[in-house]
Parts: sequence; structure tokens; C-alpha cells
Amino acid sequence: MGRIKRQGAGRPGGSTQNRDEILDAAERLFADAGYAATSLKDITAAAGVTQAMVNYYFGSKIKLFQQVYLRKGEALQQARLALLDELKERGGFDVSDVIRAYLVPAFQLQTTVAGRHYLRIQARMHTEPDALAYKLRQEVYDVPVRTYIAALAALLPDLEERVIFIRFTEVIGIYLYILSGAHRIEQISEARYMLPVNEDMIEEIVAFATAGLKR
Amino acid sequence: MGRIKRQGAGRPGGSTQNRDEILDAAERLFADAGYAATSLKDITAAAGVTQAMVNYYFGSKIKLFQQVYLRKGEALQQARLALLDELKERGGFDVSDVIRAYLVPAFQLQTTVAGRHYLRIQARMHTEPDALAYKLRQEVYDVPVRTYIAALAALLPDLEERVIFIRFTEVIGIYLYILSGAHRIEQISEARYMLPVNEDMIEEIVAFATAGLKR
DNA sequence: CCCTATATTAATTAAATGATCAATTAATAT
DNA sequence: ATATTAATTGATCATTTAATTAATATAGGG
Repeated sequence: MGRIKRQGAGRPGGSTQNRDEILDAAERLFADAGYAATSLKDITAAAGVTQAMVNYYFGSKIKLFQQVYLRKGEALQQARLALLDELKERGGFDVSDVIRAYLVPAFQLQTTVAGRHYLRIQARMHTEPDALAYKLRQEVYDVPVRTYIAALAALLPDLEERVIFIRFTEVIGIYLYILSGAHRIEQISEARYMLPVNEDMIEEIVAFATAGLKR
Repeated sequence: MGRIKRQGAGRPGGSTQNRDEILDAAERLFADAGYAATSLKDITAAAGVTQAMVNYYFGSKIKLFQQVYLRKGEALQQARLALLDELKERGGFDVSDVIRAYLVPAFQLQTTVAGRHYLRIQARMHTEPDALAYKLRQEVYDVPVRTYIAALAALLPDLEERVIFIRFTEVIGIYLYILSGAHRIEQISEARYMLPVNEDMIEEIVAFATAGLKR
């Protein structure tokens, strides 16, 4: 954070990773404080570059945010679609498998520091002002959600698709809340309880959600 | 918004509601844009008062936010505890009734404009930086959550309290997500589906959550 | 009726913010 | 070799921000 790299102006020798370092620093700081409360000064200081670099690489603060969100967001959705495709190829899967396929890529992000930062940003996207979040969110979410609902509909022919949509919305609520910060949940009960980690938590949500969906 | 009330300095004649009008305007604007992105200038303009009034009545921007949150937050938690007490007095209730008692006061808020503003603030509290949100959230949430978990534990003697805690956390995730903005969910599927309103949505969540809890 | 507490405005302050620009240096293409 | 493009610094800009203060006017208790 903030290490000094060079002194004078001008293009430095060799190749640099300043663009990625800005993205990484922004990801971390946006995760901690949200978009509006994070200044370009904070971000560029953490990345060890001057403020002008943000405008050089990204054009503006808001465009930087969009890049941060899309970078891991698109990968996450691709992973979800890929897992569902695998299920379809293998065949012989049920509702639990579909729910699990949706959850696993998100919980995998939770195993790295940067992934956890991204997950906090993602959770916050659902409460940020529409002007900031709506278009981005839809760009990333629309296709995967529809694809998963269609897959569930095929497995649950007795249920209207509309009902599946409603219940899948509830599943999203569960996993977003759990992933938005496990630390917090322990605080509520004064650390008397801990949430299970990863695999166990995934299976808990899968079981909970499957029971709610198939009821 | 921004109507002019008076011209000169000095205490105005009669009684005023400027304090409440500041709270109302702040509630609406904090709901729309979040804490950091809402300026005191915005709030005081909307309330039709000068900026200095915020510091006069509340001391600072952050203290104003806390008052906004606590005003309806404490009432909400009181209502939850009261409904649970009613159940206990009447006797003969089950898991569904407990879940419903937790949800009903929140969904009642959704029936008024100001209530919907508050619910957006509440949903955002779960992703705001800990420095802003942690203490407030705990102050309001701690007792009711524990009380409800204890009530559920009495009804589900086969389950460890720890398990009930985990599953109740999932229930909170569901309802927060649903209430954080129903409009958004319709957008995701290009308005092909609508979420049920109030009573129906409450019963949907009650059924979903009960199935997940009792499984 | 006077005095003090209360409520309000207008002006001001210092700090922070996002953005822009000219200057500078290295890499790359011709 | 030379010209152009890419990457970077440091300084500066106009705004916006939250907060403070002095002045002013009314309310209400003795």
C-alpha cells in the first residue's frame, strides 16, 4: 500500500501493472466502504500511483467501478453457466444439484481475499442506487438467472415457472446475505455461534433451498 | 421540497416541525442514495430549512443518520417482540406462526412510502461499512433475534440451537432481499413475473422458511 | 415586563473531491 | 534516425462538503 515506485515524470522503463493495481486497490476499498465513500485519492494511494492514472486508464471514477464489478462478475456468471452445462451433459441430476451449481462458484470466491472483497461489492450492488447499479447488475445477472429457472422448471413440472421464479429469488436472498459478511452474523449472537465454512454452508443452503423449493 | 417558509433570521412565530421534516427528508434521501452519497445540502433543501439546522438539532451528519435509523428501527423490533408475546399468551402456535410474527411488522412498513424508504435503509445497513453500521445494527437486532431463536428452539427440540441460528439467518436473508426492492426483481426477468404483494408474499416466505427449518 | 432559553438565518471556513492539463520520458513503428 | 504513441508525474481547477459562528428574533417562566 502506497509504496513509492519512481520519482520523475515520463514513461517508466520496462512494463508495469499499474492498471491492474488500480483495479485491485479499488476492489478492496469499494468493498470496505462502498462507492461514494471511497475517494480516488484513497485508491491511487493504495495502488501507489498518482490520481491522474485513474482518468488515464478508466476515464472516470464511475467507469473504474464498472470495470471492477465486471471483471469478476462476468467470470462468476460464466462459471455458473458452465457448471449447469456440465450437469446437463452428465444427466441424472436433480433440484439439489442445480442449486449447488449456482452456489459453488460464489463460495469459491470466498476462499481468496480478493474474492471476498468482490463478494462484498456484489452484495452491496443490490442496495446501491439504481443509477449506479441497475444496468450493470442486469447485464451480469439476467441470462444466468433465466437459464437456471428454466433448468429448475424442467425438473419441477408440477410448478408454474412463475412460482419457481419467486422461490429462486428467495434462494438468491439467502446466499447473498450469508456471503455479504459471515463475520457480522457471528457478532449478532456475540460469537456464540459460527456459521459453517464453505462446503458445509453450501450443503446447508442447498438442503434449505431444496426443501423450500420442492415443498 | 424546498418550499420557502420565512425570510429573516430569528425564532419564527408559532411552533414548527423542522426537526421531523429533516428526519423525513433524510430518510427518503438516505434510502435513495445511501449515507455517503447524500449531502446535508440535499437534505436541508428537501426539508426547506438551512443547513445549520441539522447541526442544531442533531449535531452532525452521522448523528442524524443514527436518529433516522433508530426512529423506525426500534419501533420495528418492538412490534416483533410484541407479536411473539401475543403468540405465547395465546398458546398453541407452531414454527410457521413464529416466522410470520417476525415478518409481518416489516411487511407492514412496506405499505407506506416512508416505510419503504426505511426498509431500503435497513437493507443497506447490512452492507454498509462496519464503522457506520455495526453498533447500530446490533443495538436494534440483537435482542429480537435471540428471542426468536429461543422461541423456535422450544418448538424444535430435536434441533441444536446452533442449527436453528444458522437457518434463521437464512430466513433473514430471504426477507431482506425481497424487501430491499421488489421493483428490481421484476426488472431482472423483464417484467415477465411479478412478486406477490404483502400477505401473499409473507405466506410464501413463511412456507418456504418453515420447510427449510423443519426439514 | 424582563430575562433567558430556544429556534432560526446568512455568511463563512477549511478540507476534500473528481477531473484536467502541460510537461516529460520511454517504447514502438516507419 | 525520426516521428508517433503510450505511460507517467505534478500541479492546478472549480465544486462540493460538513461544520461553525455571529446575529437575530420569538417563546415562556419569574
